[in-house]
Amino acid sequence: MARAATTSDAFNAVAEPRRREILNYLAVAERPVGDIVIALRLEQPSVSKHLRVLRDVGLVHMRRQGRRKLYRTNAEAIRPLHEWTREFERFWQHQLNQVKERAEAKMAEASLTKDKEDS
Amino acid sequence: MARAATTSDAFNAVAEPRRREILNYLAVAERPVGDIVIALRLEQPSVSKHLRVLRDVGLVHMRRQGRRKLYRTNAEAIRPLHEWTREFERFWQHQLNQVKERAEAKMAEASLTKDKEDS
DNA sequence: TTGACATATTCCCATATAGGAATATATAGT
DNA sequence: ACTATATATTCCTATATGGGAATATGTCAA
Repeated sequence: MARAATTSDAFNAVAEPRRREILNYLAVAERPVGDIVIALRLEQPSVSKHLRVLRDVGLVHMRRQGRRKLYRTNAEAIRPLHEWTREFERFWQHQLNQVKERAEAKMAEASLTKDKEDS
Repeated sequence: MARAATTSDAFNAVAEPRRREILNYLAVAERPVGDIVIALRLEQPSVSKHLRVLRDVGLVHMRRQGRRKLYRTNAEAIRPLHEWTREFERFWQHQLNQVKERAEAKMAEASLTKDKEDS
């Protein structure tokens, strides 16, 4: 089996750095494709293809305006990723505490050693 | 160009559902490979290969214990994903407010219409 | 209709899988 | 040394890219 399609879910879709840039750019306001091309310095077909992937997983919405198409990020679709990563928050806080405690223990030990030397 | 390697960064590594399951499993406590095989019902070579990817991007740590290898999730490496998704939090809250406001406006309108009908 | 503009799709290719099967490596115990 | 256990790697294959170039589609304007 090959790797899952980029359109299989949001996790696969955002694995591509350019798509993350596009999502960042389109989060603030809706923009036509041409603006993305200019702002991110990508080829137009490349942008269209990335937008297609993002649309397929619901990460962006689109509406027509004359001959342009206005895209915007659908932040709601990023929420599942946020929730999944959030599960690990308490663990990295715990890890940081351990690092801190080990550092403090080391300081205390060094201090004791120094006291011995001094005496 | 093909898709970026799964080992290129954490985003690509966690795009694979099985690897996310492994990270969830190894977040609580360190475990030998065999435990993962049993708990997640995967083939042993498959688990080893996924662990290799996760190690390459620093998402798991490993230490030897006799003939076993104990793996654990390095939550700290998931933090960048959390931070990136967090950027969108205010947007989806904003979107939810808009949905709510539209719903409320509709309710108010329906109420007015009903008043007209009643009169 | 014709032309210009905006966006999407198709074709081609090099690359990277993920899974299955088989095999290799490493370590403990006798 | 030999065996059993635990884990990693290699080989194979079908599949899915992402970029570039060329082309197609859709829409406005005169």
